[in-house]
Amino acid sequence: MSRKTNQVNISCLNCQSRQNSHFAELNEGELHTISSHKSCVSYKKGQTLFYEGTRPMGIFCINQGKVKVFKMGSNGREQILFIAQPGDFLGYRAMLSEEFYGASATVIEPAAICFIPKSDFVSILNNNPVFFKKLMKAVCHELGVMEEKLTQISQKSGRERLASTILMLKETYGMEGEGSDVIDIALSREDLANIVGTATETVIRLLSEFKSDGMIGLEGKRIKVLNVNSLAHEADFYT
Amino acid sequence: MSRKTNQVNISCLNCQSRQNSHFAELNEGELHTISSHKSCVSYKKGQTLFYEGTRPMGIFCINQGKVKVFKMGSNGREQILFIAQPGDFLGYRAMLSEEFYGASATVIEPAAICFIPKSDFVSILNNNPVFFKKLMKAVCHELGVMEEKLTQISQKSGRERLASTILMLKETYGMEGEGSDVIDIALSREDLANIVGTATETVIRLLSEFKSDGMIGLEGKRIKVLNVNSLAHEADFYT
DNA sequence: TCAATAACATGACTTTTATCATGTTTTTTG
DNA sequence: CAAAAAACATGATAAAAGTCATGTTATTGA
Repeated sequence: MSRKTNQVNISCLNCQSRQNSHFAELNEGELHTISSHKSCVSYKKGQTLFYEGTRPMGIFCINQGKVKVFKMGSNGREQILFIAQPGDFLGYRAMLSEEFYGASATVIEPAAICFIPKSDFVSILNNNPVFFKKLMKAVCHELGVMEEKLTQISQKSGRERLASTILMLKETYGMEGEGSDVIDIALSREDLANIVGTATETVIRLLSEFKSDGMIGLEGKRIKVLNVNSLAHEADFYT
Repeated sequence: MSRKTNQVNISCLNCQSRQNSHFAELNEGELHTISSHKSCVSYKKGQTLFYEGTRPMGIFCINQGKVKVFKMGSNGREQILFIAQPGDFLGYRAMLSEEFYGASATVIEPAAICFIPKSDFVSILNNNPVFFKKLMKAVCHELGVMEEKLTQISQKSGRERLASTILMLKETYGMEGEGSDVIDIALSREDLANIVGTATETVIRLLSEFKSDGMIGLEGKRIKVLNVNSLAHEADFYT
C-alpha cells in the first residue's frame, strides 16, 4: 500500500454531488462545520477506503467516482452489495450500529472522496432531527432493497439475475444520449459476476448468449442495451 | 379468511416480552399511552398479519408465538427473511421508509400480537430521541445481518447453509435443559427450505444425511443437535 | 515500447441442485 | 373416527452452474 493519496480541496457548500446526497438537507452553518473538519482525498482505481472487520472512525462521502462495497466469502470470492456513486455515504451503517465494518469498500473508477470524522457527523445527527429522520428513512429503504436482493439471488437463475442486473445498471448509469443506451460503468466481468452472485465464466457465457440473441452489444467493458423488452422478459421468467 | 380473531387483553406495563423488546426503553407514561391505544389479538397458525404490497398502518409487537416474515418469488416459493419471536417488532421498517410492505408475515406458532397505530408509534419516536436512536441502531444492525445472509446464500452450498441455519436455530431456540439440545421450533421442511433458500426435497435429503452422519437427531419436526462441532465444520467448509 | 500480467473467452467435464414421480406417514377436519 | 389433505421421504432424471484447462486479447508498468 505505498500509493500516494492526494489531498484535494472540496467545499461542501459548492459540492456538485450534494444535491444527490443526504446532505442536501443541511443548512449553511452545518455544511460549513462539516467542510472545515473533513478531509478530502483523490483515489485511484483499486484503492481501498476501509476493510471488513475494522472499526469505523467516520463516514465517507463520495464527490466523484465509483466504489464497490463488498463482503469477502470464505472461498475468496467477493459478494458486491452495491456500487456507490457521487453523493452516496459509505460506512455510516456500521458507525450507527456501533459495530465493525461488515464490508470492504474499494474504488473501481477514479474518485474524490471526503472523510467526515464520527464526532462531527454524530453531532449533526443529534442536533438536526429532520436529518436524522431522513437518514432513518434511507436505512429502512436500504433494508428493503437488500431483502429484495436476497430473494432474487435465492430464487432466480443466474440468467435471470444477469438480465435484471443489466437493466438495473442501465437505470442507474445509462446514458440516453445519441440514441445509444450505453451503460456508463466499466465493470470487469469478475465484478459483474460478483454483483450477480455467480462464477465469472458463467457471466461471460451468458453475456455472449445475450449478445448473439441481439439483446445487448459489447464494446470492451461497456454494455449497450439493445432490447429492453426481451431483457426484461429474461429477468422475469425463464424456461 | 373467515377465521375468528380473538381480542385479548395485554398491558404493556406488565408484558413478559417487554424486556426483549425495543419498548424496554420507554417510561411508564409512554407505555401507558401505547397500552391504551393498541389492540391485541390471538392468532392461530397460518393466519397472516400483513401482506406484501399493502400499506402499513402501524406496527405489530409480538407478545407470544412465532411469525415468519417472507417474500413471495415469481415461482411461487417463499423466501423467509426472518422468524420473529416475542418482543420483536414487525412492520416498522416499511412504515418508517413510507413504503408498502416489502414482505408478508404469517403466524407459524399460535400467537398473541399487539397492534400499535402508526400515529402513536410515530409520536413516541418524535418525543423520545433515545428510543429513536435505539431503533436506528437496530435497523442498521438488521441491515448488516441481511448483507451477511445475502453473501452466504450467494456463496455457500445448500449443505453449508443448512448446517449454518441449524446452528443459528439452536442459538435462538435451543433448550439446554436435560442434556438435550432440542431446537424448540416446529418448522415444516418447506419452511426450513425457504429459510435456507433451496428446494424442499433438497433439505429433506440433507437432513437425512446429517442424521445418518450422527450430527443431528430428528423427532418429527423437532431437530436435536448432536454434534455442534461437525455441524460447524459443515457450515464453514465443504469438500 | 514491449514484456509481463491481468482480463476475457471457450471447451470439457463434474458437481450441485431442481424437478418430477410415486409412495408413505402424519395431521387435519367434517 | 375415518376420509381427505398435507407433509414427509426417496428414487430417477434433467438442468444449472461451478471448476479446470487452455488459448487469446487487453492493459499495465519498467
